[in-house]
Amino acid sequence: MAALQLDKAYDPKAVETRWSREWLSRGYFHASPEQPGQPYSIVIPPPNVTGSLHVGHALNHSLQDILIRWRRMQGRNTLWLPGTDHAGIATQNVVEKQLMADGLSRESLGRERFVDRVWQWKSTSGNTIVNQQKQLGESCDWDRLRFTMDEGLSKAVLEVFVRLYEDGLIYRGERLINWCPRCLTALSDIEVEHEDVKGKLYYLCYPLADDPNTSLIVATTRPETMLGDTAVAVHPDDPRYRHLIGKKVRLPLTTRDIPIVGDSILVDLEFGTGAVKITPAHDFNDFEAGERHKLNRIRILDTYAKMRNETELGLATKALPDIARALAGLPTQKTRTKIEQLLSEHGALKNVEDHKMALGKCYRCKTVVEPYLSIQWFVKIKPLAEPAIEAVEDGRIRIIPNSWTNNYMGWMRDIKDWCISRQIWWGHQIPAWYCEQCNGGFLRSTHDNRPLIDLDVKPIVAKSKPEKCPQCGTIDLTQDPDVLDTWFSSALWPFSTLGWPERTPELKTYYPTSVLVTGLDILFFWVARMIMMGLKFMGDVPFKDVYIHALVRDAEGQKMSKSKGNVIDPLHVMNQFGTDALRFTLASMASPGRDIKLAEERIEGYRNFANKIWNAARFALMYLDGPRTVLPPVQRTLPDRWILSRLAHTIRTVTAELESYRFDRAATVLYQFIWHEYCDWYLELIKPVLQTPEHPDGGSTRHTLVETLETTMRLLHPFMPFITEEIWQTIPHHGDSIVVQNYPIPDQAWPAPDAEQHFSLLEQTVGLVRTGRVLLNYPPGQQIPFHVGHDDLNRQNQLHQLQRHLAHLNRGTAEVSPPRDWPSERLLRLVTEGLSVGIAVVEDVDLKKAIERLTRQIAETDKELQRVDGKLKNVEFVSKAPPEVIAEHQERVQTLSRDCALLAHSEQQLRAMLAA
RNA sequence: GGGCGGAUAGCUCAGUUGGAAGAGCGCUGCCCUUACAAGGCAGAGGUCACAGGUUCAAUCCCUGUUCCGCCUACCA
Repeated sequence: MAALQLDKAYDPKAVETRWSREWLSRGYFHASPEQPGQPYSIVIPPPNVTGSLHVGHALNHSLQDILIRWRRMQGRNTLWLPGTDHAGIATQNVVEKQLMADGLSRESLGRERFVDRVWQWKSTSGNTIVNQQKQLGESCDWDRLRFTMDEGLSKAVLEVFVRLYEDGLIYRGERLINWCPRCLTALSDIEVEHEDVKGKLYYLCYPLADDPNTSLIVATTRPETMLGDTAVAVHPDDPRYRHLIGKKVRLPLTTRDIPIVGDSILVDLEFGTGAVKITPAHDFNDFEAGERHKLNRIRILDTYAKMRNETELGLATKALPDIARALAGLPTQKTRTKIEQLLSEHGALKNVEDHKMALGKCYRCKTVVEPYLSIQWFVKIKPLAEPAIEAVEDGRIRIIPNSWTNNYMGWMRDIKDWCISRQIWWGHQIPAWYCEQCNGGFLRSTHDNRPLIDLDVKPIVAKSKPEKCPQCGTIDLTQDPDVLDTWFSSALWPFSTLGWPERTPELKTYYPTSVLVTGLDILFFWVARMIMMGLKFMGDVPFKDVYIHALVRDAEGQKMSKSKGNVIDPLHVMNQFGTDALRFTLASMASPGRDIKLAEERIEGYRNFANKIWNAARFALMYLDGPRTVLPPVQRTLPDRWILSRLAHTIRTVTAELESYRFDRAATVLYQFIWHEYCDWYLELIKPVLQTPEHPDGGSTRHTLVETLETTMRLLHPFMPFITEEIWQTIPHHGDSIVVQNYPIPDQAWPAPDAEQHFSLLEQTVGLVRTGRVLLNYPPGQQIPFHVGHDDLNRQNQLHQLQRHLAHLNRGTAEVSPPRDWPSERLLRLVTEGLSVGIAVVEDVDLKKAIERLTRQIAETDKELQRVDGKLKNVEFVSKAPPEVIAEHQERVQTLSRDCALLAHSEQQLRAMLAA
């Protein structure tokens, strides 16, 4: 028997392993430009090559897979292009940690060997995430797996760099940049995370040079940088200080006098004392103020953000000898404490207050970043940003949900030049060379021996190393030691992965891609830059839609992190509850604009859903022996017509929701349909037919059963690929795999409003009888006689037609007759909206519950009646509300009052019985 | 400081041409009824954050307030 083919409970593991292998071996996911169908393409946001799948990936990838599987079934020429990112700083940090465990360092290895070591690590751990993705059922074209440091992609990077340089959009400059003193590299502005912290505001006394008894009080949050001060600013309109502009103050702890300048940009009259110290080498605002007033920049910190050595410090700042000695080599926090003490001893510390401030931290290692003066490479971004703004403005790119468009616009309009050089080793080395010969030799950095190349040294920018210096002809050229920001290569991802700069058929077919699915956190890092680069180098947007999904948090709404120990491991839950359950959970929770608080119970709930589906299929298989005959829908039974109508509705809704990226609503609709319509009602309704041998409706019912189940499996497949494939293969079907079947479209003959209306009467009636059964404490298995009737003659007739279904679903015998003809004795009557049911009351039944229920319902009905009637008595309402609303209210009053009367009558009878 | 989002059942969340408040989980009661106890049936549980306004009518539109998130920012 067919039924024996399926176990009683669904066991996902075996099924998933089998199908994920099978799909791959059959090449269903392989894309080719020659394939028919309108192209539909997605490039995956490349995860870190050495990473492993976390629940954020699971969400991101599940949504993309739903879209891809759906479009594939719709007959589109689909490509889902997978890949991984070299993740410069992050990966380098990981490998450095490994080295440290072995007592090594990257410096001790040297650049070449270190980079080899990273490649080695990539080759051992690089497949982890890819294998996990396959386990999740991701239908990527794995033959096209790309890596940002592949030969082809690296070629694209060089091409882009050189062209941007030639267009004057890449330049080298000396600027204050964000520096991570732990990673020892520059960061771009957005690689700095801001965190609010409780800091202190220090009030320092700077005595006037020509009048030491008078002091200017400056307020600062960073007293430890005071040795680097080169001026004090006041507001030019400030009557308190106006007269001091042009004079000098003696910088405490030093022998240096610094000028008082007037600066209306830097100084806020309201804040602090209205006087600000200016430290151009260690603060972004001060840097700009320094430019305005042509001030010196005195660097007091080294690359580790420690105070420089005694000699340097003394020379640069003219600090008193014992001061320089006391501070040399101290890290920031210790410097602050120490300098607070020293200032205090010198009578230069006026006051300290608590103060809330924002602290910048490295997004990779959370170390406090320092503004740091250095020579870096930058992308001049405005000329690239403008077309990228237009593309969103004029709708060539749609951001979904739309609410993020403003964020994007705001950021793009206010964008600053992008610092793209990183002082690390893992990444695309900058294709710029310098002639040491022409420039009189380069100094080398102490910690990693990198050449220090002054700003006036002219770089030779080319895709490959120039054979010789065009000036002096030497072949001994030095390549810029820096590598490019990881996000530089990511920015090219939508076209570099398709073969650019070659003009490949893939580019022609699949670019622009259809949609980019990503989290909000990389909107600026990645999405904005892809748009800029796509427009610049492809002359077209990289994608038409950007769908931004939520962040996955834990059940308490906390961000998941290893240190908090609240991480939900997708592989663990896939193992525990099944991959389909996880995928469905994530889809169902992907509401726009709200973060996902993921709890395991939720996943368990959808595991149960999978089991429900499994058992529905078992049920179907159990009763499928026998002929199946195809009748036009109108000739089929009420349950068949009803379920087809509901199925048509579900197909329409799911498709529409997917079109608008409402995965949550699509999932809910599927869940409701399958569980509460298909299983709860349809399968129950057809049991009598299936269980009666030679039933006249048997053939058609069996056909409808298969037809609806098979269609439902296809409809659900993008969400739950494994279980649907397994079931689909087991039930009658045509074709090799559900993966390549057509996505359902509703048959025009399916919608049947009359059947739906008929059914809702059935549902209402069954509900009422069941309520009565519970009120009278009749066990579910006990057969009971009951009456049903309706005020409305039409409905009364429909009840007649429903008699068999009513009897079956209520486990009893149904007598359909007008309520007034029913016996008045020993009968519990329940009434709602004109529908009455009556259930015989046997001798020893406790009537209290039933009476309570009636009393309560009467009260509720009466309250509602008063409310609606009140509205109708309101002259304004009657004169101003639309007629159909008024008619509805009037009808409702009638129904409610009739119900009320009948209920009251029933209550009376029961009370009489109780008394007797 | 600016901007955005949220506040609906015990919990997590849906809910648009304004016109009788929904789901899942949890809870209560009765049932191992031959697809499924990972289940069935029935139920309890909401002045839709607060205060105003518009309207015949507001969870929904407008204004303000409070609380919570996020993004962003140079207030030392």
